[in-house]
Order: sequence, then C-alpha cells, then structure tokens
Amino acid sequence: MTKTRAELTELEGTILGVVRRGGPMTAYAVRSVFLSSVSAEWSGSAGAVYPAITRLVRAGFLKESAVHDGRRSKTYALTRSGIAANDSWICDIGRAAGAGQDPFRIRAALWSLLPASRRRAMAKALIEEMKKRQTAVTAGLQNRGDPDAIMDQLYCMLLEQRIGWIKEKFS
Amino acid sequence: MTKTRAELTELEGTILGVVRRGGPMTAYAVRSVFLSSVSAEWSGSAGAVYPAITRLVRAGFLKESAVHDGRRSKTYALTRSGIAANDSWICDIGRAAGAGQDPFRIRAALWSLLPASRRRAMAKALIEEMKKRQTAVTAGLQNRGDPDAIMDQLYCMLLEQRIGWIKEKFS
DNA sequence: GTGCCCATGTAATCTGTTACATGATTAG
DNA sequence: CTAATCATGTAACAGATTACATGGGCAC
Repeated sequence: MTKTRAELTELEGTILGVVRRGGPMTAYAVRSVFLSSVSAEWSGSAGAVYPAITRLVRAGFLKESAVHDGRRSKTYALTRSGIAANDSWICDIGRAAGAGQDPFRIRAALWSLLPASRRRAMAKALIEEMKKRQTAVTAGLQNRGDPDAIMDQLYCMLLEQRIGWIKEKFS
Repeated sequence: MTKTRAELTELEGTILGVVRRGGPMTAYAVRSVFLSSVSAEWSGSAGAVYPAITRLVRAGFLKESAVHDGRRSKTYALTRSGIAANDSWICDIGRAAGAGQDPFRIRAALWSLLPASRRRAMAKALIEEMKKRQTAVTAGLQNRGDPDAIMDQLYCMLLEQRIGWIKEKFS
C-alpha cells in the first residue's frame, strides 16, 4: 500500500499540464516555463519543481522518457495514469470556479479606506502597471509558438476588465 | 534589533484589513469571516490565523483592545503603524496587478486537450457552479451590512466574464 | 445537565521559497 | 580557455493545512 494523496496540488497539476502540452521535457525546461511566464505566478524555484516531479514520478504520473538530448538531462513524459490524473485535475469544477487568493480583489475591498489623493495616485500607478503587463503579454503572444496562449489571453481580459473598473470607480 | 520581515504575507495583510474594517474584534471573529466568505479563499484554520495574529502583535501592528465582551476573549485593534503597514500593503502595485495562482486560468489553458464531449460536459457543469456562486454571493450582498461587498462584487464580475468566455469558446 | 457554539491554542505534516552547491556543455 | 547557460539537486526556513486538545458560557 503506497500512501497516496487524494488530490494534486496546483503546482503538481500545472507541471503535468506543462509537460503534457510541451512534449517530453526536462525539469529544467519546466522551470523555464514558470520563470519566463508573465501570468503563471510561480517562482519556478528548483526547491519546488524537482521535489514535485519526484513525487509525480513516484505516484506513477510521470516517467523518464526515452527521448534524450545528448546532455546528462533526464526527460519526462506523462504516463497513461498521468493523463487521467491531469484530466480530472483540469476538470475540478470546485477549484475552477474559484479565483484563488486574488491579490487584486483583496486589496480593492480596502481602497475606500485611503485618503482620496492617495487613492487616485494608486489607481493611476496601478493602471500604468497593468497596461505595461498587457503589452508584455501581447508581445509574448506574437513571438512564441505559444504554450501559454490561453492563460495569457485570459490574463489580458482580466486586466482589461479591471482597468475599466478602476477608471470607473477611482477617477 | 527585532528581526522584522520586509513585507506582510497575503494572509497577514488581509487580517489587518478585516480588523481595520470590522472594528476591534477577536481572532475567532476573523476566522469566521474567512470561514463564511464565498470569495476569500482561506481555510480560516486556527493554525494559520492565531500564529499570524501573534506575529502582527509582535510586529506592533495589532494591539489588544480595551473592548471586551464578557467572555474570555481577547479583542484586537490596529495600531497607528498597523494602519500605515496596511496602507502600503493595499497599495502594493506589483502584487495588485497580478492575478495570483488563478485556478481557472491555469486549467482553461489545458481544456483544449480534452475530448470534445468531456469538454462540453465540463463547461456545462462549470457554468452551473459559477452561477450558483453568483447567486450565493448576491444573496449575501443583500443580507449583510457587508464588509465583503467590494470583494464579492468583483468576484461576481469575474464570474460573469468567465461564463461568457466559456459559452463563447465551448458551446 | 447536556449539547452546542464561542474561543484559544498546539502538534504533525506538507509544500513552497531563498540560497547554496555542484558539475557538464557550448559559444565566443 | 573561459564565461554563460544547461542541468540537477539539497538545506534551512517560513507559512498554511488538518487534526487534536481544552475549556467557558448559554439555551433547552
């Protein structure tokens, strides 16, 4: 009886998704996706990714793939049960309907407490930052053969809606 | 020299915000806010809230308030520096512009991998769940003198946008 | 008086972060 | 050859979760 956790963490599920979409790849490549992504908010730290992959291998969801690149790298791919596990993870309605610990919403609820001048300054700076990120994401969408396309598109929509909301409320 | 962390965690900042808006209150009352909130996604676990409040007291951001309720409860309120700390936390542009580890976006990026029938079933169930949450949040907005109003409103907007997006993409 | 909610806390565990350590391979 | 990048990992630490432990006050 191997002790098995009931559900994948968000990081584990995301790693499976990245490998599934990106084809057989190394742990390092998975990290790079996180490190370079504008909208996937993980540090991509080795201390998280390597242990997570170890867990996924032990659980039988990832296996070392035959594909190698001449380096000393290990390349991973999803197993059958890895695909099944990822399927039910992406179909987890309860989690998909939530917004996580959204740092924008949590703050927005408190902005009314600020003095008007500071609130206006904050709104202006925030809109600028959001537009900058939209630009960065849009540029990324054009340059790449893009695995992150949908996530980035949704992030852009989110930013668009929020910029509108801030303008309406704090201007 | 007391060792002081540079920035508040999301939980710490949120606790300060809850106490600031809700007036002097007990740790238990803070937990109840998290436990009952549809849109603030924390477990409200004692093991997170009590230690966090202890840290905030030690940092000088919360103090035991004079207000008591006849029980053995301790009631907390923000200090001057607690208000200042919360102000700069809610004005943290870098974090406010992000969307956190949004469980919807991460999954949406992978739904194209599902067989069409399963995808349609998932889309239908998800829309239902989202509508249910909208109803719950809307009901809450009417019943209460509401501290969570803005956060819940933004959650509703988010759900509205996503329901539209799912319908457009997966129907 | 007994069950339920108020109220506070701790212990074990898990996951993720930062920072460090190491070495292979390739581009200039 | 040497610097940058590829590549893998560990150690110390922080923060959150679940589950447990405890006890006071109130309603029936």
